[in-house]
Amino acid sequence: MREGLRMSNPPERDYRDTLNLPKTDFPMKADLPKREPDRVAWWEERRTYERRLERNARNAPWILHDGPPYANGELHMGHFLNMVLKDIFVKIALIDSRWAKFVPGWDMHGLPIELDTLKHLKIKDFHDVDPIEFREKCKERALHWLDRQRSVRMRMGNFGDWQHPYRTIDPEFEATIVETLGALAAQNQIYKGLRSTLWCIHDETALAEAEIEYKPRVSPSVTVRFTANAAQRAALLSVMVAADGEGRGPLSILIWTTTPWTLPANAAIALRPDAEYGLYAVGDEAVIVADALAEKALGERFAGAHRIGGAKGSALEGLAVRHPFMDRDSPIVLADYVDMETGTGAVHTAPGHGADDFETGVKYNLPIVNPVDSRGVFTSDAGPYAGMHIWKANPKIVDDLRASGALWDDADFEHSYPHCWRCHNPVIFRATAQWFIAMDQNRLRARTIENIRGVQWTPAWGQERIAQMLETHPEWCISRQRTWGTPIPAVVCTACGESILGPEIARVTAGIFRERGANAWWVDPVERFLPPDFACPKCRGTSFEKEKNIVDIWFESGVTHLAVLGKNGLPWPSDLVLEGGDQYRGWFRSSIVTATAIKGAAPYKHVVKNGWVNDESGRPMSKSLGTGIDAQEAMQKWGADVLRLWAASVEFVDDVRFGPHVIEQVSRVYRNIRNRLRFMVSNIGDVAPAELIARENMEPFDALACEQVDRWTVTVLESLRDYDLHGAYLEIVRFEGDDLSSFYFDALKDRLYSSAAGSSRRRSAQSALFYILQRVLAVLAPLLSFTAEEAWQAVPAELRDGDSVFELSFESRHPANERSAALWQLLKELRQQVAANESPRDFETDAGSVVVPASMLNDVTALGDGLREALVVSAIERVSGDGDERRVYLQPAKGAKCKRCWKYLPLGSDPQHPTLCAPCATTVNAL
RNA sequence: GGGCCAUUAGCUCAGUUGGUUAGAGCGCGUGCUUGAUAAGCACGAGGUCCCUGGUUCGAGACCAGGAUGGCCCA
Repeated sequence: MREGLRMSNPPERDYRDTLNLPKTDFPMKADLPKREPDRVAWWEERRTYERRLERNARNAPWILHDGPPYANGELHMGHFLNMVLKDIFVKIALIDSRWAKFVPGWDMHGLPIELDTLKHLKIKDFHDVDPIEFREKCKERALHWLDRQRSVRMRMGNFGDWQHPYRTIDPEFEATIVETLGALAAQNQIYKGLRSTLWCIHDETALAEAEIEYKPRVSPSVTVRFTANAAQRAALLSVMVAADGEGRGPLSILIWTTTPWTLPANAAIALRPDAEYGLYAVGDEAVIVADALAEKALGERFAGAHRIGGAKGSALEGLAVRHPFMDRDSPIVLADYVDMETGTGAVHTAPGHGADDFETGVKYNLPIVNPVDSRGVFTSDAGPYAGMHIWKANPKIVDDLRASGALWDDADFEHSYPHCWRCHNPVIFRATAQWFIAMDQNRLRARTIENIRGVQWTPAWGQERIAQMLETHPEWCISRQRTWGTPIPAVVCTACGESILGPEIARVTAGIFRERGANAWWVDPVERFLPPDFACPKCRGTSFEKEKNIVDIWFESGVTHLAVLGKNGLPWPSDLVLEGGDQYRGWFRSSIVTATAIKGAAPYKHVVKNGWVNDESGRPMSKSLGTGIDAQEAMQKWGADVLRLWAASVEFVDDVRFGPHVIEQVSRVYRNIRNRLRFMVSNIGDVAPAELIARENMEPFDALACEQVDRWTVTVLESLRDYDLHGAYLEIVRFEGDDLSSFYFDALKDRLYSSAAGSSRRRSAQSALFYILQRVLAVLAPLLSFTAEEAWQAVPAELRDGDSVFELSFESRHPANERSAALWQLLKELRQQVAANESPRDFETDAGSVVVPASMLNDVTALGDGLREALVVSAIERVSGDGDERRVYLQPAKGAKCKRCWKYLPLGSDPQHPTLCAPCATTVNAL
């Protein structure tokens, strides 16, 4: 039957091959992990970045100064986010025609690399290695990680001077460090002093606060009697009890500590001046504790206790009790930091073993007892415990206290305790001689805070945050007792023992380092580092020894702005720095302190902080939990561009989440963007440059679309220049979806496909598409660098102005006008009304009407056929109406569907093509 | 324990100075298209705006307290 039917009605001609359907090599499937590495090489070969820099060289520089990542270990997603954001902002400036030279850098010295190297070499103790040999090994190790990280950073698609990064181990850099120390010394800004410092007894070095991590630890918690002798007892009673308290047995102050090993160093008991202390009779003894804590501190025995007297802490100042096992008194002192939350309200004070304690010790002129050596072993100052390791002494001390009757109570106590960030062992406070930056000398702290006010901070609260850091933090300890670093060029007078760190020695040393690197400090005799005729300023001695301290790596990274900026065309200060929030206490701080001291100004104009990368449930990513993801791994799996889009899809200033589900979502957005690029590219493949139509000669609808892109570019650029990447992302997704894909592109298909290939109507559409493509690619290139370049390369070479997408610029030679925006908006609304009609198929709309405000009627009329196109209908019957509204009546779908263009029109005007409308017949006949 | 930050739809996020029925993209559902086709278009269903109080004619927004999570510090 069907066969017979077909015989009698010959098959209708299929006109598909007479249409101009999209054509391109730009694949729908991205295959990013496979394709991207080739593109990295392609950019390198063509020197794409360098060439654009050269082109921009006449314009003002815009410099993002790289905070150096640490050359140790693989880069994780936190690094990825930070580094890609940097790259995006550099590229925005680049396409904005600024001289945006990016010099990447690495932090190469420091304890973590030492430890990694020791592990690598299977060496237990760094004392066993020759320093020069060891330093060579550390250098190899650091360079290994630098190479590795550099290749990953390049794989991200990041632009920069990868062949000439700055490195803190470069002789020039080491010289800068030493020169800076000299300059600070010249200002009297550095001193050597005894300080209670965080000390790692495993690594045998002082640690910066930034090198500490807090972890839970179980410590012995003891409450100890410090008992008064007869005279002391009488004095205490006279203050605390109105009536005579004779005959009531021994009287003690109870102190509480979680570090029994610091008891040999006890020098005082601190009370809070404004707190009320009670004298409690318990059995046949009396004890003093803060009233607020009495119940907690006395425990079970509180029930049977009677309060027989009391006094404010301030009233007890200057009185004393006996140390429980050392042969000395422990005087009562006052301190505001004594809290009423834990313990007894009477704080065991050991100035050699705590920062607060140290301050109190200085204030009351207490002996700074430090009976612990660098390895954590008690010295002879520790009385009965000399020679014991502190952790072993802990239980012994508790046992002894129990035996002597001084122990009131003991228990295990879990608390958060500082640990060394690298070896993960618990650290201690230990008073040692260290070099410090004097924060209050020359008003350095105050001037730094003033400079902070002049910097722009994103988010804004960052300013308060860093100011707080500076206000509340103690002096900056810059010396470390390790090997892998830049030496502090200090010498010790062998005659009088004076430590000397002067500008002259620093100058000589810097000269030597600049030529031969810092190894010279270990190789050369001390005389080489001294200026001629140098004598000890204190005793005029002429014999010296080199000190063995190296400088804190936070100091090294704190002078990157001096080592890198202000030379090679790079201005000082930088326009932008961008790091994670941990750098408020790290690099943001160290940089502005050195800059204030040396230059008197902030080293950056704008500081942007990026958030932490957590996993999909909002928990920190952790290698040990298996939730940590390497940047390299992620790029192999999803491709750099999808991850770059992720960076824009989240609010990077806040903490962000990362994981497979989040990426799956971003991938879909990526595919949308990619397909829209593909649509444009695939429809302009047959245009010759001479056929491009200028804006003023375009179809009005096309010109109108171009104007929207111009306006959109301005909006997006505002966001981008504000570093509001996420805002730009939203704007990109919205515009591409709302204005381009579902409206303009959809409306344009009829003209692109069915009008004659070389007709001016079609060339107009193509010219608009090409213009839009360039504008969109200019905005996308910083973000989706790989995809933007790929799309640009799929455009016929004759059309392209430059070789690379990075030769495009943000243009604004067509200023936007609001009237055009209103017209565009109206068209979109009308289109929506049509699409919402009962018969939603393209061109098929039944008789109906849409409403045009009278005020817009002229604009709409001026569009000519553009109105019909925008509504995607077959024809528009007439325009009429009155008052404020005019109705545009749509053609009833009474014609037949043209076999070629699908519009509903009268068919068969050309007998040769009975199934075609008149325009299509003409077009086909002309082929 | 202290300081700071975050909390709006399943997910990622918008929500100007307090002002109608709280929005978008992705996902989901339904339909269309099969000439952007491992695409495109239309429509739709999803919300105790973390909780509790308070200020106000009116609170997602402002204030206080709390919860959860994060960063930094002790």
